[in-house]
Amino acid sequence: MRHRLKDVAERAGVSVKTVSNVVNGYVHVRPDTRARVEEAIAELNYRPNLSARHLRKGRTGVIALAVPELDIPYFAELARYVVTAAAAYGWTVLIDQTGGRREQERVVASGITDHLIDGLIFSPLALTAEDLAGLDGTPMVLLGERVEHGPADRVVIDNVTAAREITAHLIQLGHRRIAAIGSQRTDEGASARLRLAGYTDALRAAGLDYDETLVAPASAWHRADGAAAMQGLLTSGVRPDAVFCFNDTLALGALRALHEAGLRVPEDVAVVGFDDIEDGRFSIPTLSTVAPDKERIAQLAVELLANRLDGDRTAPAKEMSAPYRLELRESTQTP
Amino acid sequence: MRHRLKDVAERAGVSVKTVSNVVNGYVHVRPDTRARVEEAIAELNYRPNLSARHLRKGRTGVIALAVPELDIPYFAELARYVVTAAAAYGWTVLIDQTGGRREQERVVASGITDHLIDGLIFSPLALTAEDLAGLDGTPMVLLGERVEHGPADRVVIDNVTAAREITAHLIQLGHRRIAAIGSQRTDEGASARLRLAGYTDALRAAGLDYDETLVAPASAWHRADGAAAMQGLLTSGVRPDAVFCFNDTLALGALRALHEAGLRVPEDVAVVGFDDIEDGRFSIPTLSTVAPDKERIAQLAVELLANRLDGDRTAPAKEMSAPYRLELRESTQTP
DNA sequence: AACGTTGCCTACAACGTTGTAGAAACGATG
DNA sequence: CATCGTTTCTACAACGTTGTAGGCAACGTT
Repeated sequence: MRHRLKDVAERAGVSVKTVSNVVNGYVHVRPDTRARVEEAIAELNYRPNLSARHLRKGRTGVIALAVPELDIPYFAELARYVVTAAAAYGWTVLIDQTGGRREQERVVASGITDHLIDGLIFSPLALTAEDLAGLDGTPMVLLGERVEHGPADRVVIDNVTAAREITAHLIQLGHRRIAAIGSQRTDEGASARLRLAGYTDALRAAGLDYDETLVAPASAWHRADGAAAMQGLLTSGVRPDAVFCFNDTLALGALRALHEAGLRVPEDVAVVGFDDIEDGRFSIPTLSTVAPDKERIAQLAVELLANRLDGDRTAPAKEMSAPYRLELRESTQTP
Repeated sequence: MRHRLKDVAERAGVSVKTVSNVVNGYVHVRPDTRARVEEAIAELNYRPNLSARHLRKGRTGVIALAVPELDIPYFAELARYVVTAAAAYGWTVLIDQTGGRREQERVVASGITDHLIDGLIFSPLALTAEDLAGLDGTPMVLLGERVEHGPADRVVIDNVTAAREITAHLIQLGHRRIAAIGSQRTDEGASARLRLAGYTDALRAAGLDYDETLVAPASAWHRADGAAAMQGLLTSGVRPDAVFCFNDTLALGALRALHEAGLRVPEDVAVVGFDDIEDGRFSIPTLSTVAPDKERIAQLAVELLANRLDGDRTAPAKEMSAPYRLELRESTQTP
């Protein structure tokens, strides 16, 4: 039922290689020969066998995207843009979930890597630079700040500045007791560390004291963690007049907890998040947030990978920065 | 840098095939030979070339999941479960976005299919049974009701009954003017048609009139469409006391529109959705909804695919039904 | 007329793997 | 000791593709 070059060749009365040449757009084929071959291809509904092609050429046309979890809206939205950007290069995207677990991330970084894909776009949570050292060959682009000091190309946004700006926005609105939700002690919290740094920068610049009781940790950054952290802050008696959540799902959880506590947003407590996920544009109230340009992040990642594939694989790692902007919505409005 | 069976064989002093036998767990290999080979494999950090293996065996160990959009929470959550379920079979999942466009869906159904993947789990929006007829070979499992009359295995939930039950819940709470958001005229709206049927069933069973002005169409089922449809209902002067949205994102948009119109949920208008996405568990108010068992759907789909791969490919198409339950939350509570 | 150039095409080998067939070594059996 | 079956291993071919080398016309140039 499935046909090979050989079948097409026999039907068109040419050699196998000539059919291959037609399929690959090689120039020196007489128009009538080309037409005959194309006709045979159409009649047999021939499709190249990608595995065989890859075996021969050393390229699969498939890249992988590895993210912690697909049902975290930020990663889902990012995945969408990566798939779209990759399509422009004729690539298919294979998506892997690591669960943010180091073991699984190592498997992805080394295992999947082999022979099945041309390159990897990787958003690690737990991986260390050592895990990546000594990986043989497959080009990789890292997303985010987890792994530093360039074992591979990387796309980042300026987390510190972005966090400082959104905190400064709260200060400028007159808030003075600004809580932060999402801090992490472990090494894994690279984004948390940078966003916390931006937060303290902004406080310092405004002459406000850093109050440790206002900073709530959150091991994961899901809605439930945000709700729990907010409840914790409220019951512990510290009374913030604003909250900077280190991502949007935390913020949506915090909104929920504030609602349950009978506090109004933004009148009693202002809330900001980070990531600009779709939910935050329709939540009640809508959520002010830092909006990284996810489409650009995806484009840059795919571009870096393309350059690495076609160009010098031993060139020093490049780091590209994607833009962001502040999206100010109801959760920080003073009505 | 990258090694082949041949390299391992030379190092271990055996034939290539013996190494292959060790790698594949063939029984008749002397323990000391096996040990020598395994040592060589470890030393060289050998990994099989999957393309070559596939070329030889006709299997890739990769299945594809094709969904309309990844950043629709329902599909993202589903994708997560599919990836997990597939991992249990040792499969990697390649994810494709079709955008719900028929042309792209046809490409996925016929093109991707060829040689790169062993099977396909497909959630089509626009595809017709004719598009699928005459596809050569690659086993496929369809999700949802879009394509009927079995050209392929299928996993569904009982949309009509589920819709009837959630509507009956609204009626039982005392609501009488129940709107529906998400109807679709085009052929593409198979789910819409079935959910609408459940809705009218429930009305009829309760002796309520079907009022066409209470049924709002929505071409796509995003938050923005739900908000627009709700606004449309409100400004057109029909005053529903409850709304059944055909999915959760529509419902979240409707919640937002009701909020902007100054109406309280559930006091003034009760709202229910369909899908049980994570957002609805933290929205304000939390959303009552039909919760399909997504994990089970994913498992059934992967299982059907596995059976099809190992078993009779010409056996008649099977249809499996996944369970669901009603999740009753704040948006329908009478406080 | 001899020669090089170009256009078009073919034959062959190779990519790395595994199935098949069968050889060699070994122990058990008559 | 001859025979047989089992275990262990090897040589070879094949999966479908493309790169390389080369052949044969047709053409223009010396």
